[in-house]
Amino acid sequence: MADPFYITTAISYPNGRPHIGHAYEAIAADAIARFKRAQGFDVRLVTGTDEHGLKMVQTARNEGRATGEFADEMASYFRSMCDILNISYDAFERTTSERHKAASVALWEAMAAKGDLYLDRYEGWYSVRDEAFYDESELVNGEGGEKRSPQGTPVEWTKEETWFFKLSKYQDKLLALYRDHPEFIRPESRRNEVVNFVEGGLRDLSVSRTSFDWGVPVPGSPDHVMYVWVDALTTYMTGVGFPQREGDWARFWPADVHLIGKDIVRFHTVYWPAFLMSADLPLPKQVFGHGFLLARGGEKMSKSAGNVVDPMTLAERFGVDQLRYFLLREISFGQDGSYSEEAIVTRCNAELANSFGNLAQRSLSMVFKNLDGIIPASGTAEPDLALLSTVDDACAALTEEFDRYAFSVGLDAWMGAVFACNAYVDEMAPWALRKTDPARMAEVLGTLVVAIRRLTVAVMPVVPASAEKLLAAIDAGANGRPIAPPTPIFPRLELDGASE
RNA sequence: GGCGGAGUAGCUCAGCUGGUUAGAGCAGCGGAAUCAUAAUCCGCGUGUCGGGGGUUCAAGUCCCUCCUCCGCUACCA
Repeated sequence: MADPFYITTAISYPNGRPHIGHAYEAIAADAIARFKRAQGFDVRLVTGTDEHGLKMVQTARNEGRATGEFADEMASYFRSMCDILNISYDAFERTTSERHKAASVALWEAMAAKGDLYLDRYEGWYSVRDEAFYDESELVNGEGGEKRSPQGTPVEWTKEETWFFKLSKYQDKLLALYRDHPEFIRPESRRNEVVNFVEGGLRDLSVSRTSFDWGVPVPGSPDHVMYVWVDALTTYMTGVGFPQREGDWARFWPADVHLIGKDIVRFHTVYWPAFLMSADLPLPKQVFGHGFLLARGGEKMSKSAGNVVDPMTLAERFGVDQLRYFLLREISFGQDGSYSEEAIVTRCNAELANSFGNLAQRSLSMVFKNLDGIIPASGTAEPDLALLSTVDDACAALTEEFDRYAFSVGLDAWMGAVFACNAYVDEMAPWALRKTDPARMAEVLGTLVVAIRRLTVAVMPVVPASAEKLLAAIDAGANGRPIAPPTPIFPRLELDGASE
């Protein structure tokens, strides 16, 4: 039986429609999932929406909607985004589902059984307007010298009954985890931040709320709902069947990697492992915090700046595979990256259309026109073997780099082989051989088709639909059957000047 | 303030544990070819490797210091 591989995206908070960052993460996770499947792993990819918490209540209220109805609609956009982007998820979990609530309760009860939950009062500066507590250090002085929240709203010293989790108890165990499993947090720079944070001392965590009821009810405390992160993180287990301990959960848990944005690293590398330690459950093997996508010029994308990009629009305009390729190729995974329409057009035209797509097109066209569409055997001359060797090396490099999630580096190696193929075509000049040495021409074309096929298989995780189409076109020529007239696989993109 | 990143060709960036004349892609210039999506191939870069100092036979690559930008420094998610 194949080895299991379990990967998750972060569970998106759907108080707005999905933005390019959500798309980026889903695409990266999907590329990993497809890559691992190609390697023979039995893969589970889980994504979903984290629909509880105050923000959802507030946002729905602002729109005059019932929270549940609003959540249903927003969640549907996220699922639809995954479908459009060709994300091969095995489960789309919503935290509002009944079975997820059961999973959250099971985790809670396990932590309670361990004696790690206790009822106390949370005291702090509370802003009614913001419905949030603030730390003393965050407060600013108002005009009359009175204390105000960072947003300038009034605050008052408030006490709320809340359940606490004994996070402080796990400080040493967490530090031991980071020390003994340095690969638990990636990239390395994130790890340093977390270690630094934990070494600074951990306070117990307030894990229930009584100020609203949109959440998973705390067992035995009907006035309390769980702090959203408790139930949000639980989704990773719900996605493989928890609280059922047999079947998928036994097979796939612990997760091999949680792919998340760098902004929520702490929740995944401090709270989450602590919860699991408390519940005596296995810890995920790795948390990878990727970077953010910035607008051109390195600015953050935000609604107020008016530079928010709708991933659906991009996919529609440039193509799903083009968007996927651009994001994985252009950005060094783990670091922040910038996006612009010029960049996607330039990158996709240069590499997908001109270099790779055109390579396939020119090669298959010659097969179709000069050999009645019959794909010949590849050559065994020195340059032929050298080319295939270059291709194999590049594919091996891609595999190695993808294994460490260095997509841009892997694709760079892959492009190197594409360049080599085009150089080979020009050097061999099969169009000249057609007249002087048709047998040699056939060898050259046969070699090219083999090379192209291998390159296509290698990029499949990144551009699945296009690669599959190209592969089908080539494999139609199996068993001596003729291939159909080839059609360009990656059309050239136009930059629509009017819309910029 | 503390901790951690980053500052390399016009642009985007590679350069791992120090070692031949500092690299790639894009853009630009010149040439070749014409099978192909006017796509391809070949050739062309005297870059203060942020500034300064130091260690070393040898530093973009280690140490010190300074400058600039960024992230983290707990309970909105």
